[in-house]
Amino acid sequence: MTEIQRPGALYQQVAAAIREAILSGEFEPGAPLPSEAQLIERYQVSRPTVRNAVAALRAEGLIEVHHGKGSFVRSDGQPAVTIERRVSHTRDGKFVMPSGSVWNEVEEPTPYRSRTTKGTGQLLSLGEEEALFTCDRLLTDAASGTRAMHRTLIPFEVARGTTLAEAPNTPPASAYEILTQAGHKLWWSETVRARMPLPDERAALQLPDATPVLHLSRVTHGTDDHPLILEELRVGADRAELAYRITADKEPARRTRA
Amino acid sequence: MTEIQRPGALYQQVAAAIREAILSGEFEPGAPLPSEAQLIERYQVSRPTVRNAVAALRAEGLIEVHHGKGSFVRSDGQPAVTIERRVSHTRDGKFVMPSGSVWNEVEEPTPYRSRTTKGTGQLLSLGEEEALFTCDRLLTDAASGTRAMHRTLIPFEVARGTTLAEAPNTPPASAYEILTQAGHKLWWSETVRARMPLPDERAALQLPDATPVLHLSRVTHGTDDHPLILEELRVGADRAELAYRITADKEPARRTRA
DNA sequence: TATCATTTGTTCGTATGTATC
DNA sequence: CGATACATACGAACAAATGAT
Repeated sequence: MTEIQRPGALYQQVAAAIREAILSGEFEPGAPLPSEAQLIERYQVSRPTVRNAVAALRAEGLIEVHHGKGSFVRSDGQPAVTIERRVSHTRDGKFVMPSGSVWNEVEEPTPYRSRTTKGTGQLLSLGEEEALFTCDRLLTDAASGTRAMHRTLIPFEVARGTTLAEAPNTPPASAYEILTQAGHKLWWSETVRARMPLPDERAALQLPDATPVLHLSRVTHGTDDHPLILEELRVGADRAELAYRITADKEPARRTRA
Repeated sequence: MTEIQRPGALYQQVAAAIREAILSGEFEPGAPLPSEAQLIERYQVSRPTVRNAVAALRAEGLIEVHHGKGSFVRSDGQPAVTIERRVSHTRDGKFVMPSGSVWNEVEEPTPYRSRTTKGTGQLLSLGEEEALFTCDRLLTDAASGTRAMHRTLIPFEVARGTTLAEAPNTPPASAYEILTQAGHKLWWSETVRARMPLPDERAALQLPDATPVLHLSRVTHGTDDHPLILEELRVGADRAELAYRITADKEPARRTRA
């Protein structure tokens, strides 16, 4: 029996005690925690209090709970996949997506039509409700089983006159090629955000509790700096990390927007 | 009174109903939700069930709960600050951190000595328990109030023979300059991860519930591609996003590590 | 295959504490 | 100060998932 005599709510004291026990090594990563009944006995509190404490550690991402099995210390291991965010091209002008070969498409992508929202419209320098070719891909990394969702958004105006209008499910690297052959000199900007997943994202990406998603938005710009394509990538932050390579610019830095 | 007659746990049904009400616009961003007592009346369920439903929406990040006041719909607005991750330098060789002027140091940074861990050692190509100069900075964005934690880690070996050994609290841009004058041609690599904050991080960054943190690790490399400095930046993902600029490389892409 | 013990999930009830207005 | 609202805590019962018998 461990003594509980500290400030704060009782369940917080229990949570702190369990947290210390984990960090001190009493419960190693992957190992099961005592059952609720045992924690009740050990700390002499009621079941709701124990469950509250467990819920707190769960929201913290420190433990993982499985119905009918028990609670387990989550291993804080390195991410299984590092996603390099860069674009390369070979001498003959073909583009190569970084680590493209690692990802497999779970099912054949089905292109559809949609319209810009406030967020996507802003990134594409368009208003709301503008017509788009859209294509969703559910990707998996064969080695680690990591899942990711990829979406390609191409404005009608951009696709018009190219083969993109007939085949909106063209993979990004090929789309870059098509735009380059159309006379564009491409560059890309990417914004990274993290947030808690929506319920359907949690299901699709098979995410455990208390796992944020990394949300990338890549905008392909053409010669006149006009946005051409928007790609979105969503991946669970528990298995994946992003990597960027940076070199010094010649120009002075721009200001952050307020 | 709204009907609740769907599959799944009762509290999940209630959560789904509230979620729909929010997304349909019945409760606008910032507006208060009905009180627990009202939700009990509205959905004809017990208090634990309502609290369970509210807890689910909270973990989802959809609502915000204030003790004694009520629950409020969280606004899914754009992040207050966009942090540009690039390095620029002027003609005279001085480095400029992007959006560096926006951040203010809350208190004077106090450098101290520490040692590499498994994670930091790997990024610096060092073993564990190697000696480091360390400097923590708590930053705030004056316009939005956003907070961030910045840490600079410099191996003893790198600092030796430079002014960095005497002044380990040298800001990064100046450190780059010092290393450049020491003959290094610098480039940087950056990895981005997201996770739930530790309890002390939540307090320091003043984060609301269900808010992940973006965790950046920037490694400064010298001429021989050897790691020189490791910087870590932690910022709440509710207020901040990261921005990168990408141009096509000439070389083929490297493989993702398994 | 079927049954059972164990463990977590869900739901009710009730009482009291504490922050806000 | 009182009224309202959320937070904490206890007790009890049954449901559902899991793994072993």
